[in-house]
Amino acid sequence: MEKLRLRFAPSPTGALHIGGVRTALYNYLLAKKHGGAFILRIEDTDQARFVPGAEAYIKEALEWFGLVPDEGPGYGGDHGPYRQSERKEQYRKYTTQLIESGRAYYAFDTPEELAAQREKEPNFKYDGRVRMQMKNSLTLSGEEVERALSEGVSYVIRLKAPENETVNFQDIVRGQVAFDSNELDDKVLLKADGMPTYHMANVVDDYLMEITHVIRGEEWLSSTAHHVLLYRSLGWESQMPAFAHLPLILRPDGKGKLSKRDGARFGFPVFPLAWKGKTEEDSFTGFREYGFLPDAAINFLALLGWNPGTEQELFSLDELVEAFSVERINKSGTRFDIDKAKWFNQQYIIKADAGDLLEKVRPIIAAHGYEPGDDFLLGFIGLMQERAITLDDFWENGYFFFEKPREYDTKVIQKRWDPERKGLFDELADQLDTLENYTADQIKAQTEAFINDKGLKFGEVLPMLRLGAAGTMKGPAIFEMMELLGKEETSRRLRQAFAFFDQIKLESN
RNA sequence: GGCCCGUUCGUCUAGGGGUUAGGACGCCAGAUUUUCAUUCUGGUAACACGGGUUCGAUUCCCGUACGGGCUACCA
Repeated sequence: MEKLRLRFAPSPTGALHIGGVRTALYNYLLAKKHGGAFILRIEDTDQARFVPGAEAYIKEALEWFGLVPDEGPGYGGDHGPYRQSERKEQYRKYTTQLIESGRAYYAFDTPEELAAQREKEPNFKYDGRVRMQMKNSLTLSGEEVERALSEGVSYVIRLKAPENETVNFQDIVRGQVAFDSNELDDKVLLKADGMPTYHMANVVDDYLMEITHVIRGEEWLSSTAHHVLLYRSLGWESQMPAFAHLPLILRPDGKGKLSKRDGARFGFPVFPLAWKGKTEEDSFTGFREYGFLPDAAINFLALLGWNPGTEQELFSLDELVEAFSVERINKSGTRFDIDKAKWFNQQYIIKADAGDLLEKVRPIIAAHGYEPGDDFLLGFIGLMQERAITLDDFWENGYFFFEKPREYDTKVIQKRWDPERKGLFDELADQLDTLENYTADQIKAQTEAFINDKGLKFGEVLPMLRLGAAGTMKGPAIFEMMELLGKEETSRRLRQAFAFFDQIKLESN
């Protein structure tokens, strides 16, 4: 089998949507599974929608996920250039070829005229039924066409869709798909500004770049018939790539495909990284900023529309490469389930080595003004990683490791604090202060001895220590927590807390 | 409207002419942890509908319904 070549071909019109990431992922997986090439191609043929910075964003996002292209702008490769805006001569060359072979024609209808036409006739389609009523090189005399061209009259080049043919192709995901060529419109191939449309550019580039498989979203299924026609008309049918159209990622409520606005609407990210647009409306947070690990996000995305046929759920990128097969991609649309994504992230945080999490957690803590040493941070991560779903949870659920509790769970105080026993608790604090080695084991032994000595119960003492040190009943093992906090800090917190508990209790009486 | 695609628990899905229709997330309950989380155990819950074909259809075929996509000089 010849070497596989797959491309991910986003348009630099803004942040890369999460559905695009999944498309990139599947392309990457199939390429890597067979030792092929994963190519990034920038489809910047729409000058009006071009957004500076979008290409850089796309690359950064792919790299964050570990989906590094083998070829592409800035990545090298001998099939470049990889930006369509830099390949204009190629498209012109082949559209001219199509004109010469009678498969395409010049059209001089202005956008205004077409808009007016659609106004009159909402279902207007520029196709075989109407093309002879329009202003184009099929209806104008050769002389008129020549003159228009030489005078610089604005024109587009359109594909001349054939009559009474069935255009069918094999889709790896959907099997055979067929279209009646009479239903196909005369798509614009080359725009008035000299840029190709997606249809033309994608076919020419896939051919020239020797792409073997096109994996893209289902929104392209309908226009694939045009692409097949183009391959045929250009004489490239034997080199036509295999197609696989992916099911769309749908909104959580199932109403339509997931769009960029849905992130704000449903309260979760739909982009890999944060994007700063021109307006607040056009700015978004990303999976990274939301506290997701890239491997977890990839794992989640991989299973959105594909499954390995086994019951394995957790896959590293390498394992995905190994297990992937296009044949097991699903047909039906898939809703975006943030709860499942969070579960994956939690699993990845739990199974990570504390050391691997160090550099991911450090900036989150630093953002709140704390710069603990590695030992402390490592200890903290070890204690908290089973209690974090996102990276942000390390701070949200464990801030009290860095500063004293901001508040105390007063319900628990009301229920369990007995002012009569304040002296006892102070005495325990005194005893703990005498410990030489302030380790979890020692603290525990000392506390147990104290409890036995005073005839108390664990349930009467431990919750108060926890509350005093952390302010909340939620958290890691109390003695380990105290060890990490250290003798001095713990002691200070406990004494202040016990006094405060008394105060709360008194005020309420 | 037209064309194309789809439809198994709430969600992601496995399966496939004869199964107690399996797993995962979520949810609920219990165990463990004198907290929380983790972990473990159990529970809840599905083949859109109508016709065929067949001894037998959730599975195959045809309709219908519903959902989605496309229908630009956007990708």
